[in-house]
Amino acid sequence: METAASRRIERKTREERAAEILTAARSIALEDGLVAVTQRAVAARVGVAPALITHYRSSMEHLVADTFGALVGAELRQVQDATRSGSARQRLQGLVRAALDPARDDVTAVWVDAWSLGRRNPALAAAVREQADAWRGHVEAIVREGIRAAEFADVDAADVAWLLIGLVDGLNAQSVVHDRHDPASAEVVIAAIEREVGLHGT
Amino acid sequence: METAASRRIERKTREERAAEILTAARSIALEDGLVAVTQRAVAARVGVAPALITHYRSSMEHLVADTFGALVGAELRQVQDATRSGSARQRLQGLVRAALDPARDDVTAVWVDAWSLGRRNPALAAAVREQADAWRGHVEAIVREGIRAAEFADVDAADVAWLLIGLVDGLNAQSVVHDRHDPASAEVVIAAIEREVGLHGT
DNA sequence: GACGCTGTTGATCACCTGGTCAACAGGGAT
DNA sequence: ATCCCTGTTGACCAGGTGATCAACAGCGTC
Repeated sequence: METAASRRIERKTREERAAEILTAARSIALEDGLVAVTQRAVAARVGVAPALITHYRSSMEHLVADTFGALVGAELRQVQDATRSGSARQRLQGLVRAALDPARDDVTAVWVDAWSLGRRNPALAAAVREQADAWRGHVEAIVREGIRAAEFADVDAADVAWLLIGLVDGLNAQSVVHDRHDPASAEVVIAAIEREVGLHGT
Repeated sequence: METAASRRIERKTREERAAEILTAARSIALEDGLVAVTQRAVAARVGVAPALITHYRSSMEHLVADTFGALVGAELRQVQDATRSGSARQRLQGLVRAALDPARDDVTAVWVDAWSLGRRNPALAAAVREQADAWRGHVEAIVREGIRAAEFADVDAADVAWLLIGLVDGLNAQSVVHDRHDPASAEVVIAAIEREVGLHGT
């Protein structure tokens, strides 16, 4: 007696459900921030009882951390793909423009929430460290290549990467609350970084 | 029949209590972040019934915003005092060192929480904008003076200020979770900013 | 010394959070 | 067709959040 309206309980494999939960958590995080990734919110989006979420991930702390890692990891891979070709200078420019793109606001909000929540969620803090390092490593690799190709001056790649990441994070953080989104801002950052790697002699 | 142990209710003037509440809120924010500034937490620290907090500020949203404003405003004034004398270059150096000082971690945590909470608390968001602008204005004034005194090159003071604030905020945010606190980091930032204002050829 | 203004309280509400656990039920294996 | 493994549920719990309101009680005023 299964009418179309009757709620049929779909029973899925462990892997399917786990993936479904993570996907729901990700979209919630993008829409309302990492703070909104709550047991009940995720359950509601999946269309499932709240208890099931706990059953799969045992701890919300970890689900939040996993959500952050998946989200930011995917973002980094995407930026890496977009800045794969061209000179080191071009790749750096592309990276800065992508990182400061207002379209990325949702991910920025996730970062900001992660910094805040990370102080009370060790698993999340670890994920933040991991992703920050990955980003920094990517920038550092580009700078290093620019130096190797004699495109940049012989600067400290680690320092430049660290400056660039700090700059992008700081400016994005401001934009969450402030929205100063004029497109010129990316160019100002690019000019500063290029000065940093020895392009534009003063 | 008032023994020393009996809890005598101290009745204070409206101004006294208001100040007391704000002070308690500030110290809680410094210790456990802006997220911990809760009706009950503040009431407990003041030694008063939770309802009294609401009675004074009507809305927690505003108390949190006021706490942020008071805290960060005081910090700025303190930094302003510390960087009042000397050449523009020296003042900029002092500002960066003060801003990146690990001893300031507690205030950094407050900033990070404010960015996160600000998305759901309009009053706080306004306070964040206000304080960010004040900081930026201070840096801009120093840069402008350096330009006027022909100490710096004729750069765009607003752009430099914006870069510096972004840099400091971003690096501090990282440090909340990451703690990369090596003292050399401030020097790297200083070098970059000095390059930005036309000191250090190349 | 009694009065009354106003600072203060306790009880209570509605709502949210994460987590636990016995019991239910889909659907593949037999 | 039946069994039973296991995904799934509902009913809870303890704890936290902001907010409201009638009632209480200092303490200055008269």
